[in-house]
Amino acid sequence: MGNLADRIEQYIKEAMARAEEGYVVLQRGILAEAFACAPSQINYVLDTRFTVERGYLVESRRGGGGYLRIVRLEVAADGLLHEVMGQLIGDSVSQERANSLLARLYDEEILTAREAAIIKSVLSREALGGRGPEENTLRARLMKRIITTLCREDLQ
Amino acid sequence: MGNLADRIEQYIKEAMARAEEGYVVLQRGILAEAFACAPSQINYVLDTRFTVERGYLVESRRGGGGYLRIVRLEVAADGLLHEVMGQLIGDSVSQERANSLLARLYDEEILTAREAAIIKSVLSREALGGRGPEENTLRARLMKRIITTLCREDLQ
DNA sequence: GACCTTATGACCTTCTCTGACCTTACGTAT
DNA sequence: ATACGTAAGGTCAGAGAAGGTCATAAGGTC
Repeated sequence: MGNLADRIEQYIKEAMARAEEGYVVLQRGILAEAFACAPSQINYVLDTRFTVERGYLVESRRGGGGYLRIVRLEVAADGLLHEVMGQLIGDSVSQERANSLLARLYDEEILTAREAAIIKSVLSREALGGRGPEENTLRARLMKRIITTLCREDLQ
Repeated sequence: MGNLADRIEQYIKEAMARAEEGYVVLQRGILAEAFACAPSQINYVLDTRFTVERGYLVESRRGGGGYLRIVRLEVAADGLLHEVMGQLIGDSVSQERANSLLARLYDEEILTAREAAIIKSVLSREALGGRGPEENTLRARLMKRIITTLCREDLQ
């Protein structure tokens, strides 16, 4: 956690946690100045950490009075877990994408740390690997089945 | 035992012993510099001494702020886990066999109902199926990884 | 000498960070 | 209205900072 991107991510997440409404509004220039970095570094953090897979939406406006608005997408609240995840997973999913999705489910407390670790281990490249493009297809299939299982009435 | 690999191994194990959480975080470059050796020598040590068979798991990240994280597995975790692991040595496990192993783990309260359900869903024929004999091999591989994950000390 | 373990260096992949340049929005003077 | 200046944010290529891999050399052991 020594690097800049991680610290900026941390900062935004803390602001997010304090926010009442499920979103925060920031200014890129100000943030960049606070962390003494190039403004584009903020974009880098947003692009890599606050993605849709991880459960965030970023809106922005340029010009005078411009801003960044980072919105938290909660899938737990409304019972859309199955639909939303199904969409995000699709027919093929890379290990990186899968990990982002898992991180989100853990953040939203849909998964425990142990559950997330178990799932991560079976969806890893080493576990599924060897079959080239088929690997991503298999991963998607497995992940969808897991989500379906999580939605089962008797496990809530 | 005066050789480099042994000394590096020793050093990491000492750091490990001091660690509270069951893992240590190191940087390959720094370690290599400390021992005045090629960075790849660190990989050699990790590959030969900190393997799963010897009770360790290694995770890493590249790029700026990269690191190595060495996680200790609970060696004496549970007799049952070892027994189950032993049953998997065969390299091939049928769905029925997997289910009965899972049932035992659940009965012994090593797995929660949710965890068991998740695992069962990914090890099912429908999830893995289509590849005939390969299916049982893949199932065994996945299951070994799951058991290993359950032994992670940082998840206890 | 045959064989296994250890060690290195060249080359690769991934992740981070910056700077130059681009686009959009607003305000104000004409 | 139009034009222009200023104040944002956006994009992208490229440098830099890690760790990974693999062939091969060097050392030990029998």
